[in-house]
Amino acid sequence: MCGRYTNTLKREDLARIFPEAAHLADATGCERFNIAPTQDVLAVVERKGERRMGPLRWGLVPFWAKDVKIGAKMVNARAETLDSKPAFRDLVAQARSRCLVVADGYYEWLRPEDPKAPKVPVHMALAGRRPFAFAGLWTWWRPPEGGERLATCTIVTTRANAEVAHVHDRMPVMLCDDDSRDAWLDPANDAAALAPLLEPLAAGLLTVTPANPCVNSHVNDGPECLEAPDAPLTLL
DNA sequence: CCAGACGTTGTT
DNA sequence: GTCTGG
DNA sequence: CCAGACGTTGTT
DNA sequence: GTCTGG
Repeated sequence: MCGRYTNTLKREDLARIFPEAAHLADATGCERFNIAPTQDVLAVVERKGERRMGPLRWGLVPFWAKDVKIGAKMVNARAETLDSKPAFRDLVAQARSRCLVVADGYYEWLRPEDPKAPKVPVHMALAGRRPFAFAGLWTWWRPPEGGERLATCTIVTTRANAEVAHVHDRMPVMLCDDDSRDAWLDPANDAAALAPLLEPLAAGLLTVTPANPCVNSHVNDGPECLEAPDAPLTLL
């Protein structure tokens, strides 16, 4: 699954892979080492054929929701059931509700055999920690009591590939090249055309490395999150 | 008909 | 809003 | 995902 | 144990 992730590059470095980053109003969502649900994340959406990069709140709040709290449960959306779930079905069908959630890695927590021992965080990334995108869905929500409308998003998950199956049986849908990212946002693509994008990443691309236990707490959001502790990691 | 859910993961 | 369950 | 809270009344 | 908050 995907409940915590990284987007560590500065705006200008990120722009080498995502040109839209060069036009960001501010650096919100960049240089992040511990991105957690309900926070603003950096995403790319397309409207009227033009791509915009900006912040979305992680945890999808459907437009019909009476309470913003539902968003905390809508952090992920299973690819296998996307077309049938009331909260997501209408979104995946419309290109304007699909988005790219910009990232350069994500965390999982390994459970030791001894259930009383602490879980061990690990970080998954491409070679050179190259940035990529999670397949995402987003929508607007207007609080019933009035006030500012809120743009929220969720990250699509799928089966784990062979490489990370020993870590967890699910993984986020990763769009690692321009073609797949273009296809996810393309209004011409229907559910059948999108299906091949929602498969696990090909093996051989992701590296699993130990992360620092300080990542457990979302208040820690610096480079130290990716610095492995000295103790040998027996679970990898 | 109305009421209530609408989500995923991990663990037992 | 829309579907499921009763 | 993990961390942290989890409650009400009455009084200052 | 379970929910909320980040």
